[in-house]
Amino acid sequence: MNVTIKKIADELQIAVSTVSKALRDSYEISAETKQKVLECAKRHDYTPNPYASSLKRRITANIAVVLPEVADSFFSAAINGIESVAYEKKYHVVVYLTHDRKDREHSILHDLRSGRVDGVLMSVADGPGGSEHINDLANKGVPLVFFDRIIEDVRAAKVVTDDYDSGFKATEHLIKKGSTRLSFLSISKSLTILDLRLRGFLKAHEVYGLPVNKEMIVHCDDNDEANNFERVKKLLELKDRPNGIVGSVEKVTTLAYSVCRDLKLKIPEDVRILGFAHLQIAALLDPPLTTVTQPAFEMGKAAATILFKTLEKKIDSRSERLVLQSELIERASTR
Amino acid sequence: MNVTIKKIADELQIAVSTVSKALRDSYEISAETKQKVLECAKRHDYTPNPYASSLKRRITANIAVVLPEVADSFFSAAINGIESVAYEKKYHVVVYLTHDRKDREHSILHDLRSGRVDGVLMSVADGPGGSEHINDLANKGVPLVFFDRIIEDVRAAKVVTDDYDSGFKATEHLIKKGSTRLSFLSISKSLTILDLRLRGFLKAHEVYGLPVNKEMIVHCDDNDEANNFERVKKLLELKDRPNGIVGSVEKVTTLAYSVCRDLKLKIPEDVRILGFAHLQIAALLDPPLTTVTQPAFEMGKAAATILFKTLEKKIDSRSERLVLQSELIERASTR
DNA sequence: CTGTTAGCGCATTCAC
DNA sequence: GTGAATGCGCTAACAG
Repeated sequence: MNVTIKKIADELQIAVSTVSKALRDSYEISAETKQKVLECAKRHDYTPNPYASSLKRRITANIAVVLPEVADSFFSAAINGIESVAYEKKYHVVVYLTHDRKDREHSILHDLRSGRVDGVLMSVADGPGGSEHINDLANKGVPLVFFDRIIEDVRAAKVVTDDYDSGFKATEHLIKKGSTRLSFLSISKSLTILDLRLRGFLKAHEVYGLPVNKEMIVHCDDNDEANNFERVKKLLELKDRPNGIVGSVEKVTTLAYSVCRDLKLKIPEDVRILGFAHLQIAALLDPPLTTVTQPAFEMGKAAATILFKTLEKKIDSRSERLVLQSELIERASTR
Repeated sequence: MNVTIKKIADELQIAVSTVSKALRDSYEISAETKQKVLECAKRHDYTPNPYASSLKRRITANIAVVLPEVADSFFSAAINGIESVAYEKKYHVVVYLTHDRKDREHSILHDLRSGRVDGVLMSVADGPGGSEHINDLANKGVPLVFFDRIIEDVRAAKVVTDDYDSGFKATEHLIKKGSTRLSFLSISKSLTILDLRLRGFLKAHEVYGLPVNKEMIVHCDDNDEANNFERVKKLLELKDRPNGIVGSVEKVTTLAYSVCRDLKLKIPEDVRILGFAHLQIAALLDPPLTTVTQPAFEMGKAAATILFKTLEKKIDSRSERLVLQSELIERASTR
């Protein structure tokens, strides 16, 4: 049995409310009483039950982070950013993984309606289906902030990067480097961020007067990685295979790299790859990979900050939208 | 205001206890009453308050995972494993990051004494200092399971890999490949797993009659990565620089790779690298890296499973110890 | 300054 | 089969 506020009150022959106030350092308690209470609490290693207080104060000090996965370095860094501000605020971070499955996302959000957490940060799962489960959450009054993988139609705060622009810039960069047949590797037809990046890719073609070959837009959305590998392999075995590849997310960027290895294609002589990826990964590759790097840590931090602003000041942030800049980083070859 | 059990009782003109029982599908409630209650609950989108029930039942359905960081792919995979079993058990995973700082670890564990979670999974932070904070947790009756980075002296369940053996095998492999001057890159003098891997490294020297040069054992334990980089660089600039490197964790393995790039050292001609790392990383490198790969996902899963066994059956698992095998994986060169 | 009282939402006796 | 009462641990009026 754990020691409670009541135990302390009994031992000290005072009222529980006095103990409660003393522990919260209320101004209406005398210094000496506080001393006694504090001493007794320390002696018994008293630890307040957070959920009892939560019941009363209607604050759980928990926030949820709902993610597709955590293998990717983007989401790892985002968790770091989120955790860093949560730690400051003395909040706790409950992590949920959807594995990019809508059914899981549904059941997770369904559960979150209960008041288990004070707010939710999320990056949506890929897949078809509406957003009723998200609206259900909102209807329960649970504040929500999207980051990276957002749903445009849902009225909630959003933290994103300049996906259209970076898709454009990445493509432009390859074109300027001399690539003439460009491929776009995606993982989804339905995710907004990927659609935007693809549009940037297409826009660059338009601006630079390059034709678009639809065969070159490949969706690696198979759960079986081997299939995705084959899909990219087939692309690179075409007679008029691309000499430039835009990897729209880290997974496919590295996938392209692996396939090139497998086919013994020279990078960048045969194929030039430019992709969304974390710098640490890029630094290991040889030849070095030009990357579009998202400020993942900052995005997590920003999203969490907006959430806490909502929580604390009860401000309605549902129409807020923060756009952070991705960076296109080219590394010098060391060969 | 959320709809509670009481609201339903009022609306249906029945007692709250009846509603409570009906919702839990108690045998002592008639089928028709259950129907009515369930219908009404659904209609109002009733969601039970988990913390109210927690107060009564003394179960929070939360477990904590305390980690040094989440950048590394080892811990990402471990979280995946943990989450997968937690999801099955309808438990929630609260993630805490120590950033390898003992003071943070202390404050986190201190907080966890409160009963916020039903159990704790942890991989300890590096650094000097005792383990009173861990014992304090145990004294509060919070079950704890260590994984990977354990503390031998603490009486708690432990899930580890065969660190001594894999340290030996890694070194042996390099020796057999022809490396004669071996370096061991570590990140800590105090972590058990690293000490074991180092001992395996030393043992291999003994077995194969190779001298050990203490200068070759480098600790990259600086918070500033640039300093660690310099440290390894200095090592590789020695006149009798190593021609074989054992990277004891992913971070230093990739670091060694980067430094070799920087110094334009040929791998494996000039220096052969073999390190603990995730396969995905290894697959990207060229020339391919021979790795010791820990079953991170399985470790997380195993640790969580042990924790739940303790939680459910109230079995004392404090002397349990599970040793999983790491794999030494060599990739064929594609050059 | 301190104590009494009344919940927070739910689950569990124990009557009826 | 149902309901009234009690309490989980804590906080917040409101008295005194």
